[in-house]
Amino acid sequence: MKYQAPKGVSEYFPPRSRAFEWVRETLIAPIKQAGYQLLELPVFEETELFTRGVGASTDVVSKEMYTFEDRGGRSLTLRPEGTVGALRSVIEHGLDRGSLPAKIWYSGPFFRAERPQAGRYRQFYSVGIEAIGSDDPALDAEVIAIAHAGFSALGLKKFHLELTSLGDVLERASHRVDLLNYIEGLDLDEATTERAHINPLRLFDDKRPEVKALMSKAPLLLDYLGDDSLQHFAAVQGYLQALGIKFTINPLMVRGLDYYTGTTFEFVHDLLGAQSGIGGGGRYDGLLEQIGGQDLSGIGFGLGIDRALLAAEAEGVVDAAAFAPDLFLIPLGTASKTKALQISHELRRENFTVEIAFGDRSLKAAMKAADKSKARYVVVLGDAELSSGSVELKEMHTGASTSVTLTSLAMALSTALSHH
RNA sequence: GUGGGCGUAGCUCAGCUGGUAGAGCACUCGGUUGUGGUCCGAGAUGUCGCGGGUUCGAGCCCCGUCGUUCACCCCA
Repeated sequence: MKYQAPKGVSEYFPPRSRAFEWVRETLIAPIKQAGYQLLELPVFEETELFTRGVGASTDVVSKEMYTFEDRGGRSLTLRPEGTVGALRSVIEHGLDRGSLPAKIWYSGPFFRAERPQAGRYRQFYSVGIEAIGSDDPALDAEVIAIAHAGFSALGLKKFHLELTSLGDVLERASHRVDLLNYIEGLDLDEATTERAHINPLRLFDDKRPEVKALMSKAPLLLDYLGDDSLQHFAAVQGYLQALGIKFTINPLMVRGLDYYTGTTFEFVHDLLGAQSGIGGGGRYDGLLEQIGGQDLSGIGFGLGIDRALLAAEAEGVVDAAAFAPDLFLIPLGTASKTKALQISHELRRENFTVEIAFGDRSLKAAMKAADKSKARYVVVLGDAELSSGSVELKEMHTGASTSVTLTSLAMALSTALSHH
C-alpha cells in the first residue's frame, strides 16, 4: 500500500462511522436543548493565541502543537483544544456584549502531536460548550448536567464524575508556595523535579505508587480555599445533588491546561485503559481577559467523541439496527427500475430511509443484499406489480408479507414501522 | 518524548528447528423459471508493512524504518 493516513489519526469509515455519527449527535442534542448555539470555528489559529491562552508552560503548548508558517510568514497552529479559539471568536464578534451568559457550542477535529495509543490520537474529535459572563454556580451545575445527559443518552453506565475546585488566583498562589516547599523535601528523580517546577500540581496525578506515597501528605489546594470559593463550590454540589447527579470529590484532580479556576470536573469511564477521561472541563476566570476580552468569568467542557465511542463499544450499547434502512426496494427489469427510483424519491421525502438494489443481479442476490443492509422491509417490484399497482411489503425478520397498493405504500410502511 | 509487545488475504489468525503461503469468517457466482437469513458447490484476493543484510535459499535469523498496540507521560 503506497499511501497511509498520517500516524496516529483517528479515521472513521463504514460501518463504524455510523456509530461515530450517532455518538456525536447524541452528545450534541442536550447541548442544543439547553439553548447553546453553534460556533463554527477554524481549525487553525495564530500560534500566539494558544501560547497566551492555554499557557506556554503546559505540555500541550510546549511540545504537542502542530505549528507551521503560512505563505505570508504568519505562525499558525492547528488547534490543540477548543476553548481558547471559541473565546477568541466570542470576543472578536462581540458575543460577550450581548445577553449573558453567552452560550455557544462547537464540534470538530483537534490536533496534538502526542505518541498515539488507544483513545489518544493526533487528530481527535471533541464537542465542547462555553458559557461566558456568569459566575452563577447553577450554571456550573447545568454545564455538568448537560455532559452527564449526553453520556447517559448514549446508554453509558460505567462512568463516574469527579469534581474539585481549583480556587482563585490568590488561593492557588499561596497553596503553590507551600506545595513547592513540600516537594523540595522529597527525593525525586530529575524528570519529575522538572515537571514539579513547571506545575507542582502535576505530581498529584503521577501514577507511580512511590510518587503517590510521597504525595500522600502533600498540602491540598482544597484546604486553601477561602469563604467565597468554598461557598461557590458547595452551591455547585448542592445543585448537582438536587439533579440526582452523583459525583466524587477528587482533591488530586489536575487539568493540563493552565486556565482552569474554581469548579473543575472530569468524567472518567471505567472500561477504558489509560486514556479513560471521556470529558472534562471547568471554570476559567481570567482567561477571557488574558486573550484581550473583558474581565468575565466563563465555564465550559470538552467531550471526547472518539473515547465516548470506545466507551459505548466497551459497554455494548451501540445499536447497529437503529441505523438500518426502513425499506429495501428490488426492481426487476428496466421499467421497474424507473418506478423504483420514483418510489424511493417519494418515500425519502417523507423521511423514510430507502435503499435500492442496483446492478441487475438475480433476485436471490438482491435479497441477500437486502438482508445484509439490515433493512426492516423489502419490496420486490416487477412487471406484475407494475401492472397490478400493488406490491408485497415483506418484513425481513419474520418473513411475513402483506399486500399493499403502491399509492398507499408510505402509509403502510409508516404504520408497520410504528408497531415496533 | 521513554520503555515493552506486535505487523501473513477485507477481518481474525495458523505457518513446526529457514526450503519461495494456508484456514475460518466475509465477498462474487451457482444449486433451472420472482424472494434473504441454514446447507452444498465453484471462484476471486496476498510485492508475508517497507528497505537493507546473512544464506545455495527467508514469512521465519540480523539491522534499520514505518505503522500499530500497552504502559509511562499527557489528556479528549
